[in-house]
Amino acid sequence: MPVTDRPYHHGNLRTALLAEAERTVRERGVQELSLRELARQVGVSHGAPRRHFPDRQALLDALAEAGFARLGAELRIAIDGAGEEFEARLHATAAAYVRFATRDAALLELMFASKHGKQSGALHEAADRAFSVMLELIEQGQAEGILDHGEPERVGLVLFATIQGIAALVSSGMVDAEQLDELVADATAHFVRGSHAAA
Amino acid sequence: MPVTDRPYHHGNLRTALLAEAERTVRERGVQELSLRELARQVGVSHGAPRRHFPDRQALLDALAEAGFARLGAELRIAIDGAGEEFEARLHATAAAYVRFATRDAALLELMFASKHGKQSGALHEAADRAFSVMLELIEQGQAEGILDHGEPERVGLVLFATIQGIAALVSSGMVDAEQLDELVADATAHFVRGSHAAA
DNA sequence: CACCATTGTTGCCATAGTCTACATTGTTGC
DNA sequence: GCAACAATGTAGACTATGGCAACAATGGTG
Repeated sequence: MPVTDRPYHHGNLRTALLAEAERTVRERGVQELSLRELARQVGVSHGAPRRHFPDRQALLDALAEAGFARLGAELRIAIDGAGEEFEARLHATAAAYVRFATRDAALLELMFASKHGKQSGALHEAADRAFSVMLELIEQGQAEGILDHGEPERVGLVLFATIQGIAALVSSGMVDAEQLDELVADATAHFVRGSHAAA
Repeated sequence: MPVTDRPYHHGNLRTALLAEAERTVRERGVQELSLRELARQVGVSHGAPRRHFPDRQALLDALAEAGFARLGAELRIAIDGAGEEFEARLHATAAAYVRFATRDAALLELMFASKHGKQSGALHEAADRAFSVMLELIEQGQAEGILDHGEPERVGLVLFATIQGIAALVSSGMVDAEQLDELVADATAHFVRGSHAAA
């Protein structure tokens, strides 16, 4: 037998594939992601990934799900490290989101792709968990009387849309990275002003 | 010679390819767009498109450029048909943008893709022309004292980000089409409130 | 220890994108 | 007119990919 240091069974191929795939997506985009090249990089044959991901889309779905988990974790860290004050928390959360979006633009695009047909159950749950951070934030703002009352989901959508839009503008190159912080500050301030219990 | 009703030269292959490509993108997404299938649908050999688009990305760039032109035209029509009042114009423009975004989600994604390396000159010009509608809108709002003064670009970015974010939310399926109108109305109202010359 | 599910491997096929050589048509200068 | 040349289309080759099926190795379980 050839002197392969690798055993027949990889041990945790699925995890290795996801890690390598995430790296490739970040560095070269989704289009460049190839199942076969992935297999080569990890050191298995081209058919091996099929045991863990029936087809390419299944891998992309798994990547998106993992992306939501990481996004949620980063948002949680940001909000927890921003003290108790609402506006500081709001700004920290928005900044963390945009940071994720610029660092992993291709991954975010994947997460928002509408291609997730079928068993998107797990994916939706992951997304909901990630966005629960924002919902709690909205509820805090309402409790403190800084934000208008109403369904948190409805208020949150406008906020979320704005942040997501900023991320899109930056990662598409329509806005320079230098204007980023300024834009985030503008948008959050704008949001608070527009939400302040009017009337 | 075989009885081909088509002459050797197509006449306007480039236009035909773009039209068919746009249809395919709308109906089946960017991933499904194949140069060879496109050639078959139009009735030319698989090598013919190469004369007009050096590679696949060139076709996508051209699609994006055409998309900006059409988006600009639709925004212009919307704003011109909304009377003179600022808020009506604002709402009409936002609605038109979101309508475009939902009808041609894949095309919009293409337009915002960061892949447009190199000669993106023509593309950027097309984008600027499309967004000039929004800039004029901002300027009107400022002239009428409804919006805060300041660089129109800066104010406009927040508005544009919000609208773009709404479009992303809807076309990703995170927001139902039914909530769409409500969300657009919320967002535009929110924007005006937040921009109203504070202090 | 025999049986079976899991996980990898290898080979095959259809299709895609890209490149090169060649064919046809349109145009332009003489 | 027409000869040279540019523009446009065709045909074939090459490589790579995704997906499938048959087979091999491993690990767990009765």
